[in-house]
Amino acid sequence: MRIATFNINGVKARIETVLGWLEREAPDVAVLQEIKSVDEAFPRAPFEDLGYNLETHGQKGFNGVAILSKYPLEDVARGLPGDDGDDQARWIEATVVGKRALRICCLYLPNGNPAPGPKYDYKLAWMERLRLRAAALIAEETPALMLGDYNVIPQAEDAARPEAWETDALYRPETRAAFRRVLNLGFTEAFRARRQGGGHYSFWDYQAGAWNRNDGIRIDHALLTPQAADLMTECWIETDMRGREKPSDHVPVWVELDA
DNA sequence: ATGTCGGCATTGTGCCGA
Repeated sequence: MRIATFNINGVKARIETVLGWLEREAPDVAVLQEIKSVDEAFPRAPFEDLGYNLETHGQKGFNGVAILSKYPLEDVARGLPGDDGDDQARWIEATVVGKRALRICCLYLPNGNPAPGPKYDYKLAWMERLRLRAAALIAEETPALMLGDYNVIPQAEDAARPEAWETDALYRPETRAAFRRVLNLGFTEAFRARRQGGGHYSFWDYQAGAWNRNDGIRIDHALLTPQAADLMTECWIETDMRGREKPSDHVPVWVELDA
């Protein structure tokens, strides 16, 4: 089972890029962020024509998440629990039933800039709600994965120029501590379980020639419960997607499981 | 180097979010 997370930066703007990627790479499961579409306007047909079941949780203009799966999707839940007043579409989860059942959570964690300020407060509050949902997943003692755009640079080695991010909401000490509080519940950060050291990025800004200068950051992550980590055989970043035609500013991150 | 995009409100372009 190969699962990919990909912040596509708009399904309407990226439709050909994403469909070409799905056709070429054929992930069993793909979780998408920033679909920037309401559910009724999501172009379902071309995805279904490629053999994908599809569950979306969108809103107008911004945010929005989706799960695509070649296997049936069961017990779909939309929205991160813990704040009934939060109407931002940043969380969807479902069970994928292949050789065995996997709980798949797709998340688009708030950016939080400028920090400090109300947007940063929202980010930290969202991360505390994430911790509570994550603790419940750990308690279930079953294979579960939380994949997505975390908008968190975990360590200095995850940025080409860490000094440039020191006051940014993606790298502030409080952000990294909140990310560690989730990890420390017992999750495996899939990429770091397979690869050490710097120079591995998942996002390059459209501005200032960031891609050409390899001025990237690693902010798209997959966190696995112990039972999911037991099944993991590989994790990698599909870097070359950033150099293709009409790229997103993010690239896919892949997890392979013996499941 | 505040250097790029996508989407919205809106019909030409400025604003927001990233």
